[in-house]
Amino acid sequence: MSDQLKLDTFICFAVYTAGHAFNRVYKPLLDELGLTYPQYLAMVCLWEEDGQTVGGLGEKLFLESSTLTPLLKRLETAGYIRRERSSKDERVVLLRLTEEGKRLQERAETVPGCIIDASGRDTDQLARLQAEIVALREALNRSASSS
Amino acid sequence: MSDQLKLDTFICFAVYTAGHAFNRVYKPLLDELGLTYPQYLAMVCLWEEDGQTVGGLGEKLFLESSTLTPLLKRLETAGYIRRERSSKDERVVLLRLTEEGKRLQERAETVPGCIIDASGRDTDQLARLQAEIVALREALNRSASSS
DNA sequence: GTCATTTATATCGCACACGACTGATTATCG
DNA sequence: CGATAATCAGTCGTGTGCGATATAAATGAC
Repeated sequence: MSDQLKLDTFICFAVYTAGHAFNRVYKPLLDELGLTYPQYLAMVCLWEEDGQTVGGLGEKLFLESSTLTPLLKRLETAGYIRRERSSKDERVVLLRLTEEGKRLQERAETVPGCIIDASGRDTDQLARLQAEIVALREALNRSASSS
Repeated sequence: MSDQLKLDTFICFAVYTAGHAFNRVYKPLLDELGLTYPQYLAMVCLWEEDGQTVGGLGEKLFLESSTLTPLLKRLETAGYIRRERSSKDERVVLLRLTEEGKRLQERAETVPGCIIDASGRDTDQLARLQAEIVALREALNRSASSS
């Protein structure tokens, strides 16, 4: 072990701390919208497709219902979504944007640009790095599910 | 917006979900050691340098004392470390590995190899990707601290 | 059609993670 | 030297995250 700390060579640690760093950059931007970072991700997902189920959202965000249910209740309390049981299948809860939730999308439009600026990289570099990280994630998920 | 979900192009989301994926791979390995993933990172840091302060550890892990203090108390309860006030500066708490904590390092030696295997990448690829993610983290941290 | 199984969401307990604040100690400056 | 500021760890409140479990509804086997 040289003078370089071993921890600083762990890719998992780089990913872990980069996640925290993203959070710190997002925080002041999302505070304006009254959202936390995971809540923002859920809203982005619903802006893309309204009327999703809890399970469907969980698959896209890689989150369990035990994480999503309280988060979605907070979004409902905040007035951004409604949660209603499906009449076709009473087990299913459908997530619908309120008018206020839809309006929030416009206020959130400037956020991605701020993040790109903060990254200090151009969109090509980011897209390439993003693809590599996704590929790594997929490999890890395959490994975790097979063991 | 094409058929590709916008969320799936966010690099922050890739990092966020890759972090979760790492956690899932680590979980069964760390369960054997009686550690959580953040506890493991703290132990790695202490194996590299015994006798660090809470603040020093926090700088390396990018964590606040409000996160570390409860985590370190759990490591102390588990018998892996001792927490003792410095006699030179009574404000400071020094973290020292117990004999059991030192022995744990040997049992943890197989962990990094398992993670590399699960990533499906060779060490050169990982080192390159790791460096890119660290550079991104540094850019984000600079941006967050300047604003 | 009834019972067992599966599915979808929710609940609970535990462990992060951070911001705001507190208390104790040390450093600094007039 | 003494008031003030800075530093360090800890506490508290809020919000994730997950595993284990619960509950209700739908499905399947017979």
